[in-house]
Amino acid sequence: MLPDFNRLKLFYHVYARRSVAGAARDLHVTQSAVSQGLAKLEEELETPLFTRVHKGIVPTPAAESLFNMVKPFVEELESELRSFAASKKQPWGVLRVGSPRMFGKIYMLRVFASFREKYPEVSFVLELGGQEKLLNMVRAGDLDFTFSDIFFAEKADLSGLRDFAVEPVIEEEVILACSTKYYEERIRGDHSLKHLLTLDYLAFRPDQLILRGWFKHHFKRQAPRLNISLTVDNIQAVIAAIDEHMGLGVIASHLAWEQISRGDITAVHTNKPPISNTISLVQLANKVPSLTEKVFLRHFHKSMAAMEMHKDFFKLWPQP
DNA sequence: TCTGGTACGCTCTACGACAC
DNA sequence: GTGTCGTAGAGCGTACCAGA
Repeated sequence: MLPDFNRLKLFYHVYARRSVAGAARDLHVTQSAVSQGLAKLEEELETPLFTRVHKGIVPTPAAESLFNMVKPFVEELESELRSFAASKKQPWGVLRVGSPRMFGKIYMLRVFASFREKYPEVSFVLELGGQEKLLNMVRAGDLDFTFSDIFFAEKADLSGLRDFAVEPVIEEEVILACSTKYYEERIRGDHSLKHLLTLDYLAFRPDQLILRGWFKHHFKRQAPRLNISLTVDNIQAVIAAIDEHMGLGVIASHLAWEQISRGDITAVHTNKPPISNTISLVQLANKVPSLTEKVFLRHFHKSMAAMEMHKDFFKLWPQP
């Protein structure tokens, strides 16, 4: 069985100081307490650790062996505990963050990089994935928080969000878009439902939830069967397929801001305002955020606000 | 929840050994 | 003789646990 840790700590100081009295001073206890504790450790280990000589103690080979075992552990523990104290004064440690794939690739890496320029003691673990996976990881304590794309939230089962504090961060504009070439050849300004239903579509996932949501929002009705030219499982592939003139896809406009700005991609508008989608910060409801988390989230808001080229494509929620 | 027994760790004190 | 270092034992406070 493992000896009492307090006695191992006591032994560590006695060995390091080669003195019972010295260890007692280090540990702020009486010399007698150290002497007795040492004797009990020797009794537990059934091995003498020191030879008592006049005005001192001499470690036995067993003591040297034990010290070599205990030393790295004690020193690492002391170092980690000092880091705990330091983390209360400035950001430090590993921050584990979840994010939707595209959002993470485009924005989070930039935010991480600029944060590390200011706080090199902080490193990151970035988990990219879908809402359900990321929320489960937050719930299990595997992520400190996640950014969650609660797309068409009214369709999703939100009962699982009870355990979380959800704070809107970004409002993004969701558009139906195609390449300008496809638009000029196939659409030519005819945005009627009848005409749109004759075109080719790029589905994000087989359930076509986002595409159907777009039709429901703009035409107040479910779209009948769409002509799906491609089904993929990520928005990046939808944008790539748009670039290849394969048809129309529903995307967040800021994710294709370069192509839209250059005129390579064109949005299909109706007389209804565009759909807006909220990306939220999600963390456990009762969690007390660390200093590192607080400073990072302030930095995140500042960094996002500073991304000038994206400002026409999403709205940043005010920081609470 | 309260109470009493037990174990443990601590301080206090006494004491031995020995160098200066 | 004094100071320093160590051990031993008594007594006290506290934590823990079982039982009422």
